Amino acid sequence: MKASFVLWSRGDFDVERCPVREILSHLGDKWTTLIVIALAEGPHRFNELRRALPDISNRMLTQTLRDLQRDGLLSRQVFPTKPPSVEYWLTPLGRSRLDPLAALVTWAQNTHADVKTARSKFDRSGSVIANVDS
Amino acid sequence: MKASFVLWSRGDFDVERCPVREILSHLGDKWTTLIVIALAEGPHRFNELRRALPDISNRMLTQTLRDLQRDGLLSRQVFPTKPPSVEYWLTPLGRSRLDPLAALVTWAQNTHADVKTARSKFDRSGSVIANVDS
DNA sequence: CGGCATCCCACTGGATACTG
DNA sequence: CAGTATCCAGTGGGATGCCG
Repeated sequence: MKASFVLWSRGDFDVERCPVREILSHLGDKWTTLIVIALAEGPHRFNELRRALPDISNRMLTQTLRDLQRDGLLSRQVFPTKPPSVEYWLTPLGRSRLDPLAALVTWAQNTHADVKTARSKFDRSGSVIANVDS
Repeated sequence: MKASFVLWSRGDFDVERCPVREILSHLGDKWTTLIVIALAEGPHRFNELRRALPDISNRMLTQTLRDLQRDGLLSRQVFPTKPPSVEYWLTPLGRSRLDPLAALVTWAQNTHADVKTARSKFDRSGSVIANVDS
């Protein structure tokens, strides 16, 4: 199968408003995707997410959640209990991102071994750049 | 359909050697994915790629290409002509990444409008943070 | 508990100039 | 043509502390 990509380099192209770059920059956000996946199983509260992502900072969790909400991928609801609690969950739009994401994750897991092999082979053969004593 | 993700937060987990984070960090590389897509149609030479990606810097193209080669996603061959020419093309492994990628790109294009709508709605309603004069 | 504000450092990656 | 080397700015994002 040959997936045809009509992106840039196909005549008309504006670097800025390119949906593909848009999405790629978000995927590269380091946290965006992980949060979406974390919410795949169901709604979660702020601190639940924080525990799910052991090494995320407070700042980044807040910010990424707001960005995702802004893009309509997740919803947020505040329960005025004491102390207050807030729930986040994926919207239909957000859930629709799970499938392509799952494909990618699956690919990553399937090919992980191959990549590791290729990598060590590459390192052993060519680049003897390291190990130069001073 | 419920794509089950067994990633972190599932008992055993080492933040570092997590294949998913691996791949995500590469996707976020800003150039990696674009280069892979650019090579989808077939082999390309260094400067051809540079023209295909209008705003990539010399440095980044070189570096990203080497990383991709290192991971076994693409091959490189030098033709000792004068002046020399070098060709890059996807390996089977590299081509195998195209399918999940295509799914994601398709998703991005399909939902782009929705996201834009959600975004402007979000901006209009809540955050009246801007427009504060001094 | 669920944030927001501030500070600050590390790294990403762009520009430029030089080589085989 | 196909890179490499160096320099440097911008910013992503961590740590910390405060507030409703």
